Amino acid sequence: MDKIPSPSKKRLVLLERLLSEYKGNLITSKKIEELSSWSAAVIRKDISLLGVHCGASNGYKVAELLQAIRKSAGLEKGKRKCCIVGLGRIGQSLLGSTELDGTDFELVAGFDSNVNRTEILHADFPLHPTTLLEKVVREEEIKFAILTVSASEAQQCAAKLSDAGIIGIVNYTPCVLSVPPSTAVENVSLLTALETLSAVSEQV
Amino acid sequence: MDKIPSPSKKRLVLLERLLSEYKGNLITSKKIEELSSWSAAVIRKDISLLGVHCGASNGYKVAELLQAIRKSAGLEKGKRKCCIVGLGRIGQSLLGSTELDGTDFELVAGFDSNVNRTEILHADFPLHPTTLLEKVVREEEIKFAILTVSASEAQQCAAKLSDAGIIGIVNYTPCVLSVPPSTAVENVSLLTALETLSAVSEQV
DNA sequence: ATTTGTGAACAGTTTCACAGCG
DNA sequence: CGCTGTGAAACTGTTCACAAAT
Repeated sequence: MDKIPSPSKKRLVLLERLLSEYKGNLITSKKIEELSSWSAAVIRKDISLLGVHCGASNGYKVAELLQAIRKSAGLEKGKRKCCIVGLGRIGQSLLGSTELDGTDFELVAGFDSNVNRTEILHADFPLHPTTLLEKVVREEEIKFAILTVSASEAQQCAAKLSDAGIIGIVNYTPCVLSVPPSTAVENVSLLTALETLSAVSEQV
Repeated sequence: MDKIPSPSKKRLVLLERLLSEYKGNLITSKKIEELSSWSAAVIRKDISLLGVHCGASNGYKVAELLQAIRKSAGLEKGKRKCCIVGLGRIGQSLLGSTELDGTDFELVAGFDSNVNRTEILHADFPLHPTTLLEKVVREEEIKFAILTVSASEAQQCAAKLSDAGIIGIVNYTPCVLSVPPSTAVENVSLLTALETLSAVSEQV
């Protein structure tokens, strides 16, 4: 609960997803091993770090385990506000996405430096010119940003976002972002992902 | 070159991107620290693992460094074939994407279990029903897959892909995939990314 | 003088092995 | 008796500090 290592946190978040789709009241670490690519040992250790004791000789109680992970991951604190920065091809496709429906994350604003776009496009939340980014993020206390601008604007936007109090950036650009430690970045660009796969699977 | 730890490999791949946009013949580890979020020490260590000596008292020779990383990451081995599995909203948006233009990755096939889609949609490469997945992947020796199917099909497709010889999956679904160690997975789903950010930035 | 390159110390993670519990 | 839960061991990765290089 207090000081869980970051690799464990990441796995626990994925475990939450896995469990939320699992049909059954009980699950063993062995069964989780089968459904994921983690070892039973790592799973037991991760769960033990939560500090709850929801396991027994027949496995973990799924409901209690889910509850514990959600609490530890800071889900369950109500909706978490997100914004989209950059309304090009990828950004537009996210405007209409239902991927966050029913989750703890909520899109509350979109930004683009091209005022045409912010005026023409429509979404369930307001679209602003990028000049208002810092103001809106601060006022609305938005904590997460989805960065879908062009490579040339990426670093500059990332800096603005950190300054405005954003704690997490989902980076759809293939750029390496330089941000202070108070801001976390997840790189999800297709090209970055493919290159990473290529590098780690090189069996030289 | 031989046995580079995987975190170093991932950073080197990102460094390659950073350097390829850098204007200048020389760059110091201090400068890279500024442009990224890594320490100068970690950067020097990563580079030293490449086994080349392209640095001097005034910094690294950018061109030589780029060359060395590309070689080590297995880029430079000619085009790497990729396929898209799932032609729903995300898959379709990738069909028209220019993100891989000019890179070492090349889309050579698309798959969907809905034959309507494979017939109606158009791309610069052939679209097949998912029943042909294993056959086409094997024959064309496709090594990377972009998984954009629905959550309910994800695990089943991932298993087929591993069987067919795929070594890397870019996973756009929020599912945890169970694959053998011969297949690497990069999770790039928006929801997974946001949950990960939420978990790691919890300052409990 | 400044920066690389690197062994060695340190820190963080994973694995192991088994005591304890239902 | 099988499975969790967990210290301790083994391993992996990062930081440090300084010798070598130009």
